[in-house]
Formats: sequence, structure tokens, C-alpha cells
Amino acid sequence: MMEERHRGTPIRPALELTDRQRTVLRAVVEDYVLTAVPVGSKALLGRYALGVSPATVRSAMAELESLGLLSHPHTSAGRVPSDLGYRLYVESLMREADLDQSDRLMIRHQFSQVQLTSNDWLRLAASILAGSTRSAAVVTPARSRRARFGHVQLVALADGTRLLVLVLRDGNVVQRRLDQMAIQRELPDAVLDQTELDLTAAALNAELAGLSAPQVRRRSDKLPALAARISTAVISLLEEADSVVVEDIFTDGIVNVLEQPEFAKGSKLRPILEVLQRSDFLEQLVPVLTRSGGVHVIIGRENTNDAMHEVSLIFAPYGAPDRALGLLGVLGPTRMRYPRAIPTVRYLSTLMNELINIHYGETQ
Amino acid sequence: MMEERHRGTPIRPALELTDRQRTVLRAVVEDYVLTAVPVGSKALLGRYALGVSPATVRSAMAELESLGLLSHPHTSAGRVPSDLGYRLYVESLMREADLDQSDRLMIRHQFSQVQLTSNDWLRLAASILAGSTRSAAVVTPARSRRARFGHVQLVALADGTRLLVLVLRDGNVVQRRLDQMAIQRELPDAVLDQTELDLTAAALNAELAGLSAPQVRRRSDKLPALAARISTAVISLLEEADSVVVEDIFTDGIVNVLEQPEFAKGSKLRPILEVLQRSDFLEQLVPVLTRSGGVHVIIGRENTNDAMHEVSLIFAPYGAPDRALGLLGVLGPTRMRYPRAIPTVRYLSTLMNELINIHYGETQ
DNA sequence: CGTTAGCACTCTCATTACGAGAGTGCCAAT
DNA sequence: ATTGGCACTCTCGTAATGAGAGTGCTAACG
Repeated sequence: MMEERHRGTPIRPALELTDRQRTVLRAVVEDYVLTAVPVGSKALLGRYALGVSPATVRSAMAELESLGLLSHPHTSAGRVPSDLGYRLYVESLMREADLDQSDRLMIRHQFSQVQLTSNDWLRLAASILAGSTRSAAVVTPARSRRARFGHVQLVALADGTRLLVLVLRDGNVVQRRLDQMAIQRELPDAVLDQTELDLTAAALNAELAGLSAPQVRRRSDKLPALAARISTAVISLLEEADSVVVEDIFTDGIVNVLEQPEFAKGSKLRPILEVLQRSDFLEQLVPVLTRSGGVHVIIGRENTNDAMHEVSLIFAPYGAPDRALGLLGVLGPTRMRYPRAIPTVRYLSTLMNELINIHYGETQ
Repeated sequence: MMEERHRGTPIRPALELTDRQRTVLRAVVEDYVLTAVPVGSKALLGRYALGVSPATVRSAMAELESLGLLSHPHTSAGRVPSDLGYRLYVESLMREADLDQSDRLMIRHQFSQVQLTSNDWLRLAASILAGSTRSAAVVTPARSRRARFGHVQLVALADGTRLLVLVLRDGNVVQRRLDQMAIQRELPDAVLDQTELDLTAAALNAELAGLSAPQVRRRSDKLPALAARISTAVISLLEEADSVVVEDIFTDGIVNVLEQPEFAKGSKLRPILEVLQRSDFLEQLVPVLTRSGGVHVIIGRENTNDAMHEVSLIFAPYGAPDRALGLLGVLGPTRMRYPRAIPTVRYLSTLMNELINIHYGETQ
């Protein structure tokens, strides 16, 4: 069961390790994660009293290395876990516990503390993730894969402009000012007072409920002239919502990554920072959105993105597959505290789930 | 005139420099900005044919150093401009030109290119600033110093929830779902259908136009029960808008700073990154919002914030003082290309001004 | 047969030494 | 006032050196 929980790329060879090999691998990973120093046989025994001699550990290490689970920075330096070693560790060696009750309470408390808008939730989630895991955190807003028309309202403002408020079916609200001059030009007869606006909104609501951008486009010729004109704005808003797969991402704790010795010199950090700002790297995670969910771990070179060959991602979706879905998770060096990060990400994803359900109600 | 344009902290002593000193200082600044290497007398002559001998340059440099305009990293290394040296350069030595016509066109083109929402403008502005100056760019949304009630609309959505849409007088739109359960609890008689919502909205609009959060709070007891209840949501939205002085900031090009040799090792970058994410550093610029405007330059230790003692800020406000105001600018090492950055920031601020006026109209 | 002790070997890393290079400051000459 | 000359200083890169840590292998051991 625990072995099945964290699958990323399915590169898991059917490795049969002896108990000793497993123990040594676990010790090496945990020691290296802690110290960031390649770990040698003697140093290992100093910290882990395994009840065997250094020579025995050495031979176990040599075996693990030939299996591709450990590697040598150079001859005669300690061992370092390979990506595969980390994967094995994550999948079957790690002693993973759920988050402490106290941690959970503290996190929940922070969310309850403030009267928050949904953007603030995301910011807070990122901040908590970053702080709790000492890694960089990324949170994307919950969005439908495909934006659908929910409900529209046209409002004549006091200052004379006209506002289109579109509530998407996933509950997000977007709005845009109408370009009155253009409308007047194209439809000289249009009145655009609140009465006509209400009529137009009613027509749009009756015709477009539940439709996606292309569907609205097809339907729009059947609408009355003004409604048809305004539907172009609706289409543009829907398309915008579609295009924004992972646009507004909230990051926090980049500094934490900077602190890690492997990224101490800026040039190492550079590509990551670049990728993090452009957010392309989340694309490889989009399949997660469609699948069942749960925590996903991507380690080092398992990343499709070249810039991320030295970092691990731990991500989970939140929301509901048929409704709005978002992504949250952390990014850090492959030498990451997986047993801490994974439960944290998992807990935050269930928490955000709850929040979203309370906030948006259970409606479909 | 040009001397008057960029004032930050008014630390300008009445320095009378000879022509030669001015020429040498300018050459040192420009060479150092270009090469990042402390510049010596001989090296300077190699690049700037000043028509004098190295010894003469040396004595001029020694004079400039005793005036506090240059400094020595150590005995027998080249000279480096001090913060004061940069300031003098910026205020009276720099040959500043407006941005090239071609640059201006290119920037304008990018803005006209896309159908943009206002957030996208900010993102684009940050990206252009960062790219054009090779520094980190920061852009904040235009906000009123004090949020004022403009116009409210209450909408009953198809899914049964009730939405409060508040248009601020500065033209920004915010919205929030109403907590129906709480309302029903407090006001069991309330009906909350669209008719009643419209009435309530009308009452609110009549009573609250132009008011700030505390004013609304004082006025709310005079409102009908439901309107009064809903005015608490209005207050909370207004207060939120007030509190968010510089919350949603858009940054871009942090990577550019990373590339500068002075920040090559991450530890140098760390405090800056930290400060940049928390955006406190903009607070020292808030006075700019009240004053007349124009480009402001803050160099090195002129920064109130300790973390920024090695960086310069070049910022300008945009918008109109009586309406929404935003900040935009760049952040880089004190060794910055001021003659490039300043016109770029200036141009972008006027451009954003235009955009905001077109977008929000000329209404008050 | 698995485990262990011993040992020769390798590779890194910090320290030290040293010379080249660049730059300064000063002084005397122009 | 400017300049050429010169002694002096400081950094930086390179090379040499030795300590330390770790490995792999082999032979002995229970």
C-alpha cells in the first residue's frame, strides 16, 4: 500500500534487495539529506550503529552502486544517492507518517485566522508549504480545464461605463468593461440602459448556460444583435480563462532553495529561477489533473525539463476533477526531506479541497 | 533643469568640481558600469583618450576620492564610484537622452499587440522593464490611497449563491460572495431574491457614494437592516483594498540581477530576494505617491532598508494623484546603467498613464 | 560462506609559497 | 600644472605539499 502511493514516472525495476542493502540505502539517504556531505562507511556507522563493521557496509554500498542506487562523486569520496536511489527510498524505504496533529492544527489555525479572499488562500498556502518544508512552494489557482459559461450580469455603472460580470461554472468570477464606443458604432440603435442590459443578460443566460468558448461562438449567431455583440466579450473572457492554464502562480520560499549548499552559487539557481517564473515546468504535471490525484513525486532527471535535472518536485492537485482543479506543491534539491514534504503537501491539498468546497458550495 | 530631475534623498552637497574632475568621474563611472572591474588610471586612458597622462588622471582620482566620490577596494586597485559618486553622476554628469524612437515603438507595439486585462498590462510592463534594462523590474497595480465606494451591484447567481460586486471609485472592481447562512441567521425575514437585492443595492448606492471604509462604517446604522448587514461586507472589501498598499506586486527579471557579478554568489542575493518578495522595500517610495511624480532614484545606502545597501532603485509613479496610483521601476546593483534605465522607467510610466486614462476614461 | 581487519592507494581540500600584473603615491623634471 | 619614473603594495592564479577521508582488495576468522 505504501509502495503504491507515490508514483511518478514508472521507472521502478523489480529490485530485490537484501535487508542489509535496504538498511544501508536508507541510512545513506537520510544521512545525506541531513548533512549534504557524501557519506562514507565509517561516518555512517558513527551515526547509525548498524552492528556491523565498516567493511561490511562498504561491500553493501558497492552492491547498491552497481544496482544504480548510489553513486560516487569520484573515487574515494563517500556515496551519494542517485535519482533511482531516492525513488526507491520514497517508494518503499521511507518511514512516512502523517503530519503531526500539532502541525495540522497550526496550519488550520492560520487559514481560519483571517478573512481571506481566494487569492490570499493561495498565497497563504504557498507560504505555509515553503515554511514547513524549507523548499520553494508553488500554488496555482483552481481552474476548470475548460471554462464554461455560468451566469452573466451586465451592469451600468454610475460613471457611465458598462460592466460585464461573468461567473464561470466553476465559481470563478471575471469581469470586463464593455467598449461602448465600438458597440455604438456597430449597433447605432442599441440603448444600453440598465433595462436593456438586463434583457440582454437574460437572453445570454438562457442560451449559453454551461457552454465553453467554442460552443458559445457557434451559438452566437442565434442571439439578438446586442446579445451577439456582447457574446464576443464573453468568448474572449472564456478563452482567456482557458489559456491561463498555469499563469497566475503563487510562489514562495525561493530563498530556501538558495540556502541549500547545492545551489549556493547563483549560476546553479539561475535556470531554476527562470523556469519557476515562466511556470512551464508545471506542464509535465498537467496529466496529474486528469488522473485520480494524490501526491506525485518527480525526482531529478525524471523531470522532462532539462533545467530541473537537479531538483525534485512534490505536487498534488486539489479541487475536484470535474470542476475547478489547481496544483500545489514544493520544489527543492533532490536531496530533499521527502518524509516531511510529502505529508505536508498531501495535507495541504486535502485542506484546500475542503476550503474550496465550503467556499464554492457543493453545487455542480 | 536636468540637475533637478532626479532627486532622491537630498544629500547633495554643494560640490564644485573642476572640468577635469567631472570628466574623470564620468569616465570612471561609465567604465565601471560597463566592466564591473575597478578602473585604474592607465586602463581608463586606454579606453577614453582624455589627452592627458596617467599621472594626471591619478591625481584627479585622488582628489575625487578625498571628496568621497570614489573609493578604493584596497590600496593599489583601481577606483570604484561611491554611492555619492553615482549620485553626482546621475544628477549632473550623465548624458541622458530620451528613449530611442525605435525602442518606444517596440514597447508600444507590445502593448497594442494583445487584448489585455489590467493584470496582463502589469505583467507586460514588468517584463519590458526587465528586458530593456537588464535588471529586476517591479510593477504595482494602480490603487487609490484610500478606497472609496463607487457603485455596488448584488447578483443572485444561478447556483443560488449571492454575489456582491463593488466598483471602487478609482475604477477597480472587487467582488465577494455573501455568506447567506449567516445573513439568514441574523435576519430571518430577509428574502434575498433579485428584487430585494436590487432595492438593497439601490439603497447602498444612494447612501454610500464616494465614502471610504470608516465613513461607511459610521453611516451604516442609518441604513435599512439588510443594507446595513451587507454594508459590513462592503466595509471589509474597502478595508482590504486599503490595506493592500503594495501587495500584488509583479516582478520580473530577478535572473538579470543574478547575472551581475556582484551577486554571483547566492548569499549576496538572498536578502534582496527576500525583501523583493515581501515588498516592504516599496514603503520608502510611498512618499513618491503623494508628491508630484517623476522618476526617483535611490542609490545604495540611500535606501532605508539595510538589505538594499548594495542596490539602486529607479522608480516612478503612474496614474493620477487624485485617483488610482501605482508604482513601477527597476532594481539592480548600484553599478547600473542609469542613462538607460531612467528614460525607460520614465517612458513606461507615461505609457501606463495613457493606458490607464484610456481604460478608465477621464471620469473622476 | 558471510564478515571483518588490515593495508595500499586515490582523490579532495586547505594551506603555503611565489611570481606576474596592475595600480598607486610620490618626487623630481619639464 | 603636468608628466615620466620608480619603489611599493596588494590581488590573483598556479603549483606544491600534506593531512584526511574513503575506497577496494585480500587474507584471516567464526
